Amino acid sequence: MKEQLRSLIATAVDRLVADGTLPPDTRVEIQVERARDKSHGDYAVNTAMVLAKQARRKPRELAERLVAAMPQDAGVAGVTIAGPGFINIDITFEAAYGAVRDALEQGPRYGRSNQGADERINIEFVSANPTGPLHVGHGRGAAFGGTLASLLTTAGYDVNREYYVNDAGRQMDILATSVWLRHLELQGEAIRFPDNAYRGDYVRDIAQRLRNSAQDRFFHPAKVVLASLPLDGSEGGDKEDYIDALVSRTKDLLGPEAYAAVVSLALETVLEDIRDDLAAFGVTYDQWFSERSLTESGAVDDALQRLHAAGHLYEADGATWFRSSAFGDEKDRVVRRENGAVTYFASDIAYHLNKFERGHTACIDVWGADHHGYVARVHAALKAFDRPPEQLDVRLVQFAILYRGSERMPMSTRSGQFVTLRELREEVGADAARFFYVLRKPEQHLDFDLQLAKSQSNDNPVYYIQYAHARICSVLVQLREKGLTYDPVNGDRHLTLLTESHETELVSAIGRYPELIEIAAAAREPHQVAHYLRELASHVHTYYNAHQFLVDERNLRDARLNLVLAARQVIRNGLHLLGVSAPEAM
RNA sequence: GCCCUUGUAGCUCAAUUGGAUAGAGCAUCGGCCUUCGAAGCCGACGGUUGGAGGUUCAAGUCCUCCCAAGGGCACCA
Repeated sequence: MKEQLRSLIATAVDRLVADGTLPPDTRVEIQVERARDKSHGDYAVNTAMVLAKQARRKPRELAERLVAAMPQDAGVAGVTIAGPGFINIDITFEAAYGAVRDALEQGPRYGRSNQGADERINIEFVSANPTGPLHVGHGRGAAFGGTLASLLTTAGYDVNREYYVNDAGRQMDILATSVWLRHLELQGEAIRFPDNAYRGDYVRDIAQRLRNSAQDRFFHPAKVVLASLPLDGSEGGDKEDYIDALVSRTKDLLGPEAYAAVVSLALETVLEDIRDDLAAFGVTYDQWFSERSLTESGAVDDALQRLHAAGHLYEADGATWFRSSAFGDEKDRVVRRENGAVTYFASDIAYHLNKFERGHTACIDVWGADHHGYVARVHAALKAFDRPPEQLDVRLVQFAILYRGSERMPMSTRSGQFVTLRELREEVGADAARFFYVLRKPEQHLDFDLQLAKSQSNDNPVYYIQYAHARICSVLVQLREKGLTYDPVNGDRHLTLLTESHETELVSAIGRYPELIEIAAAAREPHQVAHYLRELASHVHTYYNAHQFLVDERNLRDARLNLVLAARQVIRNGLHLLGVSAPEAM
């Protein structure tokens, strides 16, 4: 309908250009919007105001001429000019009821479009270091990324969901060392646990698995392990130096093969946990991309080689630097350290290059807000490869700050005190958690009060929407119990009986869904879907309270049932998109 | 010090991406269950959109400055 109206206005503009009212070089993007206020009709067009200046005419006068030049259309019931020069268009009942028909006919496909048909989008999200369970901050990234991916898919984009596994580097070493120390403890060795090691219970669990599989093969006495190490942080030394020394000791004592076995056991265990956790949260991936694979395949060296060939690298202080400041970054960045090892950033350059070389036309990265300083340098790298940086859209998600009542909860993976996503799911349920997360724009700071979420879970908006769905299901049960008939075909023939204001508003809300999907997908804003659903549910509840659906008059009953079943279908589709269930009874 | 994000009703957040009279939920107050589920509905109260300028037909939205909060400024990942 929107497109139809757009073309009507476009024709009117063309005609005014032809008769000289508008200058021959008139260029305008015609915006057709849903009117906010129903007193402004169904759709509003601002073209007259936009063109007023170049036409050198008053907006309202221009609006009148545009309206006069508009072709007749069967779907248009009336056109008025209002305010500073808005053209407000009412569509006919017949045109509006088309939405009900579409929703019922298309079912789960209602709302889909081919808006993104030409795009292949890679969306990378969560990508938490596999050094422990996901916490509630990751949960927000998971809910946002997962929902955005669904939203884009619904709008017809070809989407690849990806998790970047940081399986190389120091954090993995610290995890492996932590596991090994716990493993020695299980064998009766008394070891003061390092300040900077991972202390969560899951480390003990992995150690137990290691003990089960390796028996005593990885044993070394504590005094050998701890011999002549520097002082730890709490002993007056430096905790970073201490843990690094301990990592080296672990590698030396175990040897490369055994060490690799510990690393991979730790990695696999944690990744499996993350995968299960996300799956239970309704978030799945198409691809788990290993950082280590980039170094092993030579992709990192290759990327650096290409930067070198293009003259973007230089040597200084024994390290290799990328001249990122030439591409908008605030300073240059090291890509190869003095000790010869490549940096995380170097891997990331290769990784993003790889994403585009796999044929993606756009990439979305969902990062925690604490990584924002990193955006400029990745964009710089893309520019260095002559990639338009806008092709990489970095979405920063603010951390959720957890409260229990008024008490702020500390969050640190290292200390093991964090609240995990799993715990959150168990407390408030996956449905409520996902909805709660995605209801807010990601760049908003989020105060998440667990006590509130738990104690008031009945007031959570997700129940409001699910209830609307369940209520409609319940009407069908009543229909059978009362022995009444329902004929959808007859209902379709009598949709014009639906003239109550509650009904026309619900019809209009249903018709807005496909438009909403396109708008939300283009803006990459999943929260719009959540807000829309709450509004739709509100229309359903209001209608339910104002009118009886199961009336004696057959034609009206059939028509009303068609309407509410169409609404139910939209609620289902929307909730499914959000990863939230649509129960038939609550 | 520099950079990023944010600042909207008592609280938590929206606002069709520059549109018309800034809207919801919670909280408070008052109504609606003998009728398809009251996890609901109807109504009331609540605002100088952090502050000051500017841009234009139109600013919560864009620009400049100031204030405040959170975060970031590694040869860590």
